[in-house]
Amino acid sequence: MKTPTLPLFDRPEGMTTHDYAFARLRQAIMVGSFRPGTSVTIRGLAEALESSPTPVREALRQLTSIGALQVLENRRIVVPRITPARFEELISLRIALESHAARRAVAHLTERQIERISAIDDSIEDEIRRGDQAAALIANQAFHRTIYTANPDQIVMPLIESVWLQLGPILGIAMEHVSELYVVDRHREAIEALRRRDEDAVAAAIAADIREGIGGFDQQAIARLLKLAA
Amino acid sequence: MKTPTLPLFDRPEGMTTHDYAFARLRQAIMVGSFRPGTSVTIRGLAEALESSPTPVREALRQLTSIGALQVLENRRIVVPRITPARFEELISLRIALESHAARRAVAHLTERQIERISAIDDSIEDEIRRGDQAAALIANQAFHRTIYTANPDQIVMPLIESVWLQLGPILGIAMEHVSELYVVDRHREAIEALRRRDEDAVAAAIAADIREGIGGFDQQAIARLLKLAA
DNA sequence: TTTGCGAAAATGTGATCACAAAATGAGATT
DNA sequence: AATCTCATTTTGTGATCACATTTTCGCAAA
Repeated sequence: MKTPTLPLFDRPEGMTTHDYAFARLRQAIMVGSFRPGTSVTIRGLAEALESSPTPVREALRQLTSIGALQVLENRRIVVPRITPARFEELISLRIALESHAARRAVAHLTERQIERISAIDDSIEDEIRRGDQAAALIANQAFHRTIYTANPDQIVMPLIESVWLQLGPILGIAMEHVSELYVVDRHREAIEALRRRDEDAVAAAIAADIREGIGGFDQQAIARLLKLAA
Repeated sequence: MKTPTLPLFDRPEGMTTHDYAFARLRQAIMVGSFRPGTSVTIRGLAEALESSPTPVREALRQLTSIGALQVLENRRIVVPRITPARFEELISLRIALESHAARRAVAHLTERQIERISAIDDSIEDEIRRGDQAAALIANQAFHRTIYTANPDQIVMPLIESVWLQLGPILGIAMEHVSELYVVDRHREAIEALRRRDEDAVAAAIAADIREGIGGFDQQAIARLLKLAA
């Protein structure tokens, strides 16, 4: 199993080699470019990124500590495999974390910010209509992130992104086998609830959005997808 | 500000230098050995750990990616400072995460495991009587961890420990200025609820335990502690 | 005493190398 | 054809070094 190709990623000036490697790998995993079970090697990535083992190893270490990658007993590094039980854990954890994050953001959101969130939701539907699943996925993440980060003291976002990263690989598989992945109806519901400053309704809409989106796959569907990926 | 001394830590045979550095630093931060604002240097720690910069830098990178340390603009690495608002975020996040983790563990706990948890609770009170705050803290963490990890598919524990790590530094300050830190009454309540397999009661007991324990400090108390630490 | 300046020291970064362990693959044996 | 053996290659690990930047500190000027 060889090192997969990495999506393009502009390197901002002044960014360290390590940060660049980390950001690029993270992005690749987040959008499902890596399949579960794929093994990544330090030298392989160093070559792909035109750098040396040192910064790449640091990036891999960071990715493993946030659950995006997994170190085997052999010390080899692989993209974690997902079981139906693990998938269910990830979905329920997403709901717990994001309901909480949404609640604690409600009070901080300005009308202006809510408008921006509504615009992001429109762009999601645009991307879906255009058939660009990856772009729709990125926009969907932006929708959620923009809500949660409205809380200036928020510290939950890194944890949420950790869960997103762990869902990335199966998301990539799903994108290959399912034509429509998102049900965005709940987004408008969430936006309306934000306007009303109704914490309970916001949390409920977010939970439903997750449950009916990627979380909507039942155990059998997941098992089928996982079999396809094997 | 110089590198603080590290608590003792046995190095298991076969453990890599990097893992050792990571484990030791993590433990130190978790039990509050480092004060907020303390800066740590790669070479300083490499010397303290009798190794070289490479594995230490990797350990520091990992610790920053789980929120235990913070990289400044200067690229210097420091123990994050805590504000009252951030403290409140951490406590409410602990409650959200641990209530969720406890709920999802209830169905998996055997009578035998519940007995072991009860024994851990006894040991907490022993350590408190003995006046060993650090040992009581470790035992308290073991109490919580043992419950949550009863769920074999659980993936929430790393996130919970991330929050514990972020609370570590203020915990160290609190231990210096407060004689009694824990109210363990809620532990027995949680154990009883576990025996009854009552998810709601377990979650409520855990939430109350956190709220009345370290979470019991109100904003003014925290502000006072932070002033003392400055 | 305070402020400004410049040399020295400290620090983060990343490439390279040597070493040990693991994986791979070719050829011989059953 | 399947399995075992051993040499080769690949891989992770960690120490070291050079470079650029930042910080520190002593000393002179205001």
